[in-house]
Amino acid sequence: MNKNQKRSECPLSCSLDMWGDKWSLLIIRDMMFYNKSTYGDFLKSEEGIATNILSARLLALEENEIIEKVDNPGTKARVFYKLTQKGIELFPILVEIHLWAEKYLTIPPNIKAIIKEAKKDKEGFIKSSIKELKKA
Amino acid sequence: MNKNQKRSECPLSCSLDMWGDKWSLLIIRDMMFYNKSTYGDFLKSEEGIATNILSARLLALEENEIIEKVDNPGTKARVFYKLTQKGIELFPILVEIHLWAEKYLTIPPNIKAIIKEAKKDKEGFIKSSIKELKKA
DNA sequence: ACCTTTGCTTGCATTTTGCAAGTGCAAACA
DNA sequence: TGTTTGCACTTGCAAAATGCAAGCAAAGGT
Repeated sequence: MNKNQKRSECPLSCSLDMWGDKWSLLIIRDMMFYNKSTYGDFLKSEEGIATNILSARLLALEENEIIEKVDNPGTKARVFYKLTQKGIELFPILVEIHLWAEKYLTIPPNIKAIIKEAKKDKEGFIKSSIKELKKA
Repeated sequence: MNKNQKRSECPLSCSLDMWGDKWSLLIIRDMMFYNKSTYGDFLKSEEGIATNILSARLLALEENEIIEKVDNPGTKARVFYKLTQKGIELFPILVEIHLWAEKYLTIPPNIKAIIKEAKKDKEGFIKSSIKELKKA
């Protein structure tokens, strides 16, 4: 993504300029649904992001204040990435994408279960999930 | 986008494989919000998509059954693109992106008005908008 | 002190995007 | 009935982003 050039004033276009590439939302997914927080965690995801792309995306997301980098010396993994409020509030978008996917794609059973839960009480599910994300 | 290789079974990842690039959602936006339907219409959008990219995206979206191509001989613009049901149902995702953007980006006044309307009664707004899209 | 893990960077090949120009065909015009 | 115009693309080439393999420094563990 081009860091500092937006294509137009359109909110959709600007949003895509920030996180509308092949990888950013997968990193955010990993943080939201799988509690991942380190460089190594993200690398392990089954899609297989390249190391240079990962570091470029983390930097861009940080610059756009969607995630923040937390230095944590004294721990094994000494760098943590966490979602900001701005990042956390992307959650409803990810939920809608999953709901769309559930209609038109074949979904692995474990994920299907979560989507079903989200469908039962969408607003409630989003609210409680966001609350959890804020705590962490 | 790579036409026929998905990176994983994850519904989010598969969705992004279909329409998660810099341009596809803008084309879909043009169809949903601005009633655009021809190659020339899409070209005129302020983001300035290149002709080869546009035709590649239209083809990919068609192959993924998000839009369909309608030949309309006898009219000046003889090729029309229209959203399928699958495409129309991306609408809630675009709405959520706009709601997120409204919180964190500066939005042009005309678009802000629409977002405000969507916020007042989200479910109702989505339902009636989808109904309209199906008619056309 | 040495080895391992973590979080990167670098170099280079491949793929995708961007831009300018050109093509083919149908409709509109003279 | 030419001819011109507009629309929907294609093509060629440059630039940027992505992908892959290797390397590397700093901290932690043993």
